[in-house]
Amino acid sequence: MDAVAALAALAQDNRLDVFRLLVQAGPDGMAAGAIAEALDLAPNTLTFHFDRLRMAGLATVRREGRSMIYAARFETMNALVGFLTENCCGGTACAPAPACKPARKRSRVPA
Amino acid sequence: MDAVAALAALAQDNRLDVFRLLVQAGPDGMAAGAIAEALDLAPNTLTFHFDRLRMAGLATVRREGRSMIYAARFETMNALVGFLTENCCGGTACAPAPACKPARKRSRVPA
DNA sequence: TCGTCATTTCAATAATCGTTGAAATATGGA
DNA sequence: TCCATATTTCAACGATTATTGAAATGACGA
Repeated sequence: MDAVAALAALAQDNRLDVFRLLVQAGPDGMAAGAIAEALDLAPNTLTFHFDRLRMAGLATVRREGRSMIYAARFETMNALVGFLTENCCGGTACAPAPACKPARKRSRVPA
Repeated sequence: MDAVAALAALAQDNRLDVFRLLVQAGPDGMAAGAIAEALDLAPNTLTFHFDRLRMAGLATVRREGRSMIYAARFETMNALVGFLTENCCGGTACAPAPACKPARKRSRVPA
């Protein structure tokens, strides 16, 4: 993982919003059009931001009919948080890195 | 804390290196000149990067004699990691955010 | 006061960024 | 096949970025 690339990908308002939406959408992802509508962004602008997220390893695409479905890559985000956690504590993690998983529909919430 | 500003501040090779060095240096900080030498960066370039880190709340300065001593602001880094942890897990933290503290000279390491 | 060390300020530059509008491409349905 | 939908590609633009060199500022010691 390239930490600087991942940080740069998230260091922009619209792109951070897009990624947050993707995280909320979970592993099934979300159609480009739906994201464009949710965030009120022009589709071509969105393509530009998707490219950045993908190049940083933070998102994937697949085609589904006419739609392009984008999904968050949680493992990359996980690695990024791990990197930052290690580097914010002087080279030694101050706590085990939290495991970031796709939001699951939890029927049972662990205490 | 402005997450985008903090992300942008760290999303650059030299600046990330500077911040990592500051984290290693701990709360006492490090003189600008020492950082310039350690990372082989021009002093004026460094001033530019320090400004970014400071504006993002990731560093502080104080004068000590002729030297300017820069230090990492751990609380901001902490908040950033917290923000990312929450946002990488679909709005709910998947684990308590790790407390990132200045590297301490630990005489006793907790089990 | 003078010189030197440590750092900042300023102006200039090339490179990258985010957005726009227009045109192209791909898919599915009538 | 023709049309509409969904998204991408492309060229252009102003804005921001990181770096450089030269000059300025501030602090200390002789």
